[in-house]
Amino acid sequence: MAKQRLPYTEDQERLARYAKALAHPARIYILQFLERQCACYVGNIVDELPMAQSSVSQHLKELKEAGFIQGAVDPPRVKYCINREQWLEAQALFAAFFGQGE
Amino acid sequence: MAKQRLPYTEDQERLARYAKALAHPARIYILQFLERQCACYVGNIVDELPMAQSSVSQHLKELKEAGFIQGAVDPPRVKYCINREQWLEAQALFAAFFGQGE
DNA sequence: TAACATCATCGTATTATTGCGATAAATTAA
DNA sequence: TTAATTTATCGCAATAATACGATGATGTTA
Repeated sequence: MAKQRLPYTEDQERLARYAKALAHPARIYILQFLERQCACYVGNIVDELPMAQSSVSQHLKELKEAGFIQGAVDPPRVKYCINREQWLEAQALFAAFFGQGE
Repeated sequence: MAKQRLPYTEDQERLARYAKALAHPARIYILQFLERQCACYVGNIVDELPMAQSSVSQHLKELKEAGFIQGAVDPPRVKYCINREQWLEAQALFAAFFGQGE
């Protein structure tokens, strides 16, 4: 039996990680917003979402840790934008995943 | 301010829902396995994964509830396969999402 | 300096996820 | 009928996710 196999492949782990970052509509919204705006401040995002500033900050942190976005301090504000390199990697992983069947 | 806006669009909700179903490497594995095998029994999947039968059953339940797979009783076993229609919908949602930037 | 603006982090509460063993349900085989 | 096989569900424990208000950190403006 294969029970003592190494758990999962690197790609499976990474895909699951990206998927988890996308597993909340607020984070989907933020990423789509950043796609349109190219870059924007935290306050702009807070104004758009139906939740507290601290909650938005938490979602931004998760997107950053997943690699989807990156922040740059622009005192007294923080400007966020898509991390294009990681975005493309995620895109490729999802495309490969969904491309298997067809 | 836009704080009293309807939370999220239908597509954002659905994409987040699909993403959540993909947010665990075991579920990625199961879907890829089903893609290769076309259809198989629960026991075949249990043999492949490093977790208890009850845990695998739980993951199958989540994939089924998300719409990715469907089961058919074939006594005394249950045969699972990809739900092609929903798979294609998820594929389209992810493609549209990642296609926005490029 | 003092007040303000912006954002991150802390502490907390609630709920969801993950995994397990045990058990139930359903069917088949002896 | 009894035993065996297969899968789902239950109950539990541990951990993670979600959201909030309060506070902290940092830099700006008055």
